[in-house]
Amino acid sequence: MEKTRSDCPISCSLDIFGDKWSLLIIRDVMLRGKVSYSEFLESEEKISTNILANRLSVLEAENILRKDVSPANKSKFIYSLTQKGADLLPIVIEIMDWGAKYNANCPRKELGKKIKKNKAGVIQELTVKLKKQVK
Amino acid sequence: MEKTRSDCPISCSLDIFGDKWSLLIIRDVMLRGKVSYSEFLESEEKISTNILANRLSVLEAENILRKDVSPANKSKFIYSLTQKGADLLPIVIEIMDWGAKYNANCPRKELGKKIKKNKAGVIQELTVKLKKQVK
DNA sequence: TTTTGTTCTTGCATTTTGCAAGTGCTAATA
DNA sequence: TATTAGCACTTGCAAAATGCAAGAACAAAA
Repeated sequence: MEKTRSDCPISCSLDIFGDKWSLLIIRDVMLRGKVSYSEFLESEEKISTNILANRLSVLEAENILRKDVSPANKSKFIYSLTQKGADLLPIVIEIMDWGAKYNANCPRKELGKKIKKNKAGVIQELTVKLKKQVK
Repeated sequence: MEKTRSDCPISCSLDIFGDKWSLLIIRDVMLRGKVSYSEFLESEEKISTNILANRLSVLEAENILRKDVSPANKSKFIYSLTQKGADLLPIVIEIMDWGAKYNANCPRKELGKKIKKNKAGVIQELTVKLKKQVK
């Protein structure tokens, strides 16, 4: 049984992904097409192996990520977003937009510029794309 | 000098508020009209005093919150949102909406229902309201 | 002068994180 | 078949962050 701090939806959400790593894993799946443990490890922020294993298990337990054996390679696992995970998209986009707006050292790249121009359009587009991937 | 993990805007944002408490303080200022240390302490999640003091100093240092002496009581401080802090509104609203959608034990109250009906309208409305409070 | 209110600070135990090394399993290679 | 490589972790330990209780510093009120 997990303990929530309160019944506030913000607090409950932060109980799940309120840390420095969970949303980076979600970002990797959602925006960078990463699907496996070893791919997550390669990201520039350099998450350590034990934290990654722990976060993946939490996200899976929370039904945000889904874990399947790779059809191509039986010793490999493939992580994908559930609908609940895909619904984190607006949060991720808003955080990206805020971060790019207020950090001089976070240059907007393609997606960042697109968000600045037409945030709602980007969210709409990616929502459709992610929906197709949800199993 | 603070160290960022990467130049990804999501990562940079999480370096600042990626924890279980910072956004709850922002919520209290943004949506509940709380302005002082003692008011933040009263919230149902029961933040401890040292963590609260630490987070307030970080949020102030990051220019998300502003700290002023209360005009009414010189021994009291008043925290308020800067424009940078007010711009966290969409993130807070999206987190609230996701949390309410996926947690049976997080009943939508007035604001939650309003968000479900017309999220963009709520954000627009509150943006205007917060802008008036920003100093 | 004493009490109350407000905002912290300090000390200490517990928990979480970060780092390096090692383990177990599968698949590919010699 | 034996060996090597890839993948997904687990373990151990030091360091950092958190949680809890107590106390301190200052202003205002009684």
